[in-house]
Amino acid sequence: MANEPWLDDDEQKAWRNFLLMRRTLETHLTRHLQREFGLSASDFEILVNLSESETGRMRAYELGAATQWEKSRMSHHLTRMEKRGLIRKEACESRYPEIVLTDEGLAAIKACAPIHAGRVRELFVDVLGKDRMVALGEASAEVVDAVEKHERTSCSPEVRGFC
Amino acid sequence: MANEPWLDDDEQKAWRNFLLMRRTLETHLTRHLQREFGLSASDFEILVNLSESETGRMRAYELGAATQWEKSRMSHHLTRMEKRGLIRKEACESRYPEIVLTDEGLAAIKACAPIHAGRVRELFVDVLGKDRMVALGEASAEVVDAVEKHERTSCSPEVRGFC
DNA sequence: CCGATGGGGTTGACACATCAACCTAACGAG
DNA sequence: CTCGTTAGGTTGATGTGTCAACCCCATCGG
Repeated sequence: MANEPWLDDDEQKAWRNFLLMRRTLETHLTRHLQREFGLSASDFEILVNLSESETGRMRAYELGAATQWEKSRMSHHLTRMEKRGLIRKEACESRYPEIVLTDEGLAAIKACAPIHAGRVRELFVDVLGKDRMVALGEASAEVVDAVEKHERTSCSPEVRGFC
Repeated sequence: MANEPWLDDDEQKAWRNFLLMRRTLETHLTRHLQREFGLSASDFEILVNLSESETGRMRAYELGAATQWEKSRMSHHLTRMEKRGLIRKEACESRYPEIVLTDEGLAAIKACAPIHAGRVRELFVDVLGKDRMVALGEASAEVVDAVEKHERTSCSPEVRGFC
């Protein structure tokens, strides 16, 4: 019906393969995480960040910086995770609560992380091989830079309505 | 706290760059689509598929095959899109309704697709350059194959509970 | 001292995705 | 014919993400 070639054939093909790949891969990984360990991808991301910190405790905004989530998403998700016993919000001297990893949360991440990492190695690292993997990492960084530059220039301040 | 190196440094770096890239890129693209045209990424995907068909009408399961969505997601989303006038479900001789692109839906996709494609070109195609883009497309296909093979072997039939 | 500003965080409403359960018609084997 | 099975589709409950509005306190210019 709409027969304009919005991208040319090579571009189409690469772009759509990329989209399909990331969806296939992420669907696969998160489904396993969910079924085997009852953790969503979001849960996993928070637990990874907390478990990699020295003390297992971080402020919400640190987690926000690490994950790039919006603060409201963070707030919602942390309250859900607290309800499930994976983390705890703990008051401390500085006005804002600290997010601390509970024993249960630590056990969960320790149980699932090696298995998850194994899948990433099998389906991503090993399939690409070292060279292509490194190249993809660098290319990814360039794309991120381009997006960030584009965001700063084309829609710098408060853009509402359209850009 | 948890100090096992689940992936080695190079692997970590490449994998996390990749995750960051795909999130940054997709967040950027979908946010613009939403703000400028009131379309979600899901809306866009359906509209693209319909508009690329000869007649602008497809069965739900064809859309499912094209998008890889679960059927319930498809059903929910199509009813929402119908409510907004982007598509219409039309009874036909074969037991199942056809999904048809409305004039409004066609206008929406024609308006936003070139702009969206321009952003993809600017932030993905041009940043990578032809060679790396083609290579990424091929690598993506390999990853998809690996995941599909893995799905067939390691959790073949109806796997519930765990795998 | 006061009011404006801004950062960190919460909340509510809504859009969306996923899962399980269900409905219906078309089969295919007995 | 009939009874299971399967494919296409719908539904409802629940978990999740996003937006806009708000709260609180710290800070800073006047």
